[in-house]
Amino acid sequence: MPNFVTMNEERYARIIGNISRCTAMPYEQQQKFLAALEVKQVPKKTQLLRAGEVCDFEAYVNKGCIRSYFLDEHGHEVTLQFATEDWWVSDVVSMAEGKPSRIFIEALEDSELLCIHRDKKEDLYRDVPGLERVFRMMLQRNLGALQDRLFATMAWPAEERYEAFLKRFPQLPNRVPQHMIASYLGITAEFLSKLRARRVAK
Amino acid sequence: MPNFVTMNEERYARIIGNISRCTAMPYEQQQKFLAALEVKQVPKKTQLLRAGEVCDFEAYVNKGCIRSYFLDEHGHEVTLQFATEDWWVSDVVSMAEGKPSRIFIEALEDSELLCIHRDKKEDLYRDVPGLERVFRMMLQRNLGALQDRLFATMAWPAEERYEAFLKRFPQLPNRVPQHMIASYLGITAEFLSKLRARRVAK
DNA sequence: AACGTTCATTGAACTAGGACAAGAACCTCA
DNA sequence: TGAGGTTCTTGTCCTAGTTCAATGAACGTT
Repeated sequence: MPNFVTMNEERYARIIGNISRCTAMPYEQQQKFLAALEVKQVPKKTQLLRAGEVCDFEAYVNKGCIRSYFLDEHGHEVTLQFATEDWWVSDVVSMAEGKPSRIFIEALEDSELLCIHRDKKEDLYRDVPGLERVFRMMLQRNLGALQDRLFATMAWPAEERYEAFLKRFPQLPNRVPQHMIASYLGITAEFLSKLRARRVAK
Repeated sequence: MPNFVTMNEERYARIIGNISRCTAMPYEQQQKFLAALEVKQVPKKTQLLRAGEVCDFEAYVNKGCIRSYFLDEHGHEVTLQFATEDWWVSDVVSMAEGKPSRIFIEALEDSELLCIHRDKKEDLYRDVPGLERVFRMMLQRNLGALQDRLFATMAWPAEERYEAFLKRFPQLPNRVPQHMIASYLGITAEFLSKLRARRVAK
């Protein structure tokens, strides 16, 4: 399978690898795709999206760590996703349908993103026919992961969810604060702390 | 927008309406799509998919009611979806990647389904270019709904989840047993019964 | 060096929801 | 008609996880 990259090799190598797993793409289509991306350097704590706004981007994380989360009526955070290198982050529904989003997206570290903007997305689908398939497959994987998570949330006790989280994302606890992991697991920061104490005791 | 249907009008009218919301489709493509569908009549209690099997269909519900669910380690059911008229049901990940499924799919009523089979799906994507878009949009909506549900499950108490369920699917309680609704809400059948008693008291 | 801020831990009191058991009200099918 | 499976309810006891403090550690910032 051919895998040409130009336009600053090291910056685009990762994302080309990422989309090539879905479909082979001729050179000039690849270039059109890369040309549509905006490289964005964002410092830690940047808010990329706030609830109520329409999401106007899909961002591929080249470097750094991004988090998306909801806010419940008591102001408590529910973390939806941690996106590190090679992940995509966005509110796809808001982006696709132009509806106001319910989620927040923020940088947990200084990050480098490759962004597709809302107003270029339809043109891209037209000019790069393979892209429709790429995004369909991304959505499929996403859906599967979310289904597994819903199932775990409903059927497993907190401790097993935490074990599974550590196994699947062993490096994340070094990069993100613990109370955010708690909010990803659907428990309070205090209770996660107690869980951990119990684990060490055993 | 043209909206031609042949091949037995009343049977295919609904599904054409369903996919036409995503993309306009020339007549001969529409016919290719309809020709690929298998009409399937299934009696109540038919198991369409069991965990461990690879899902080989995507089914559009023309009439009836289908349920998909997981089984946890204690043998308790967790309902993922109720699909009534005009909904799609499948395990898209298993279907797309050929992996064994973790979900069960069964008919709750005598139902009429329009099925796309796994071995015809790739051909369809090639012969009916608009279809990639249709399924991408279906996945998007699906993902949005699942996100909302995960959020509700994590952030709302059972009673509010039940209220929201009744508001969104007012007709379902007449069609499906209550303990399945409980397993959709992530609570026990007993507790749902107590919730209802409490509601009536007020 | 000193400051506010964010983070993690621990404990005590509390509650939403589960497990179990028993009975009542049903369908359904012979 | 009756028998046996579902389905729904109600009560009692129990536990996983929350809430609300209070305390310290770690950190950025000036």
